[in-house]
Amino acid sequence: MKSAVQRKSLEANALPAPARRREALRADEPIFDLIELFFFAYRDFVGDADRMLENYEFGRAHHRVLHFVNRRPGLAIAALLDILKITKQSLNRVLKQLLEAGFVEARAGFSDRRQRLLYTTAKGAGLAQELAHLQSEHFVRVLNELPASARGAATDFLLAMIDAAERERVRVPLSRGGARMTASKAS
Amino acid sequence: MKSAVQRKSLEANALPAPARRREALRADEPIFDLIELFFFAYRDFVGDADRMLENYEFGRAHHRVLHFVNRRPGLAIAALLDILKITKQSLNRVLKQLLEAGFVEARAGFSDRRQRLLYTTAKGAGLAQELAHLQSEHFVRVLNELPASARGAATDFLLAMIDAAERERVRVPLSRGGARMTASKAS
DNA sequence: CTTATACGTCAGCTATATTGACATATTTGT
DNA sequence: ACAAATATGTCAATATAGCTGACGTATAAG
Repeated sequence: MKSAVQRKSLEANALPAPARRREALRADEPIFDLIELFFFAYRDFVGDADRMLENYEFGRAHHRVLHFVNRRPGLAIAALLDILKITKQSLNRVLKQLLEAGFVEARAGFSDRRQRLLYTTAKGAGLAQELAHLQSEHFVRVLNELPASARGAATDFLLAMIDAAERERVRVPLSRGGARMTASKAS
Repeated sequence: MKSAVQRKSLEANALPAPARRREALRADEPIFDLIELFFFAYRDFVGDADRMLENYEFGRAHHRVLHFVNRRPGLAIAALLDILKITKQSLNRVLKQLLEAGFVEARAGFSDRRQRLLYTTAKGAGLAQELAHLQSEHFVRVLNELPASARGAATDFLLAMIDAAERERVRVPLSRGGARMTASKAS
């Protein structure tokens, strides 16, 4: 079924191995397959969550906020803006809704009380978890139909696709990450 | 650098090989790394083109239309809608602008004159090419910092991420695909 | 000759983002 | 103590990209 397409790509890949040193790839001819696959893959990937979010009257923007707040408890507004790369006015609309609906809560920073550190509530964490689970299932389905090396390869590929300057920030400040955000400016 | 993330994923992946039959991966714990990497990677990938499009006063929507029309000369409206998964009203706004600005042109179908078959003009093809080249350079940069197998792996991964029902359609009707209506000129 | 199809268009609505200006609380530097 | 910088909130206007619904027109097909 899908093997046709897959086979094609695999063949294309199996080019004269030695010819590929460091000048392996030139951009003389556009890499249309990857361009289009990336578009379709992303669209279908976010589609899953989009459909679930409709039940809560939330959109993709809410999802992103909820996700990152959940992953980085104690995240400050400025840090969130920096991750999302949107303006505070844009953020405020969706954040306000999440706060009012009780999915996220804000506490004043301890060392700097101007800050509003964000945390998911139990309810918010639940939804974030549901969404992450849904998207994880998508990945699991995908990875299970690919060789075992696929996960590492996908991780490496996606990481390399991220602007070099951003890759640092991507490495999630797990657990107590956000709290020390106070010093974010300092570093 | 990236090894932290990478190592983690590779280890997780290196589970008792035999245990990975069909139950290889469970979704008990969300695959946060891939979820976030995919988000950031897509954002940075489309960012390149977005910046170039500003010079033409076009947005991402114009890009998509231009791209697919360029790739599938002779594409009919209905087929384009099916690819983009938007409504005709949404399409019409951007398509009209592309037509008026002379980047795309429409000719009546020969066998069915109700259809408007879309083609890029020389100007449109030029811009499409520029954009594709820009995005290809992104991929080339990425693939050149990864092992040779990365391209095949990325292709397979992205293809698998696409909804199964869609994968067929994705296999680009290259060259004479839907456009073998080359006769369009003739008749 | 009626119905179905391919497409265009008007009108109004929503979600997500933008810029610019201004307000308020708090921290910091002198 | 005070001025300036900072973190955040908010009001207003605007743009883009999508949506639904309703209706019109040309062409194809039964």
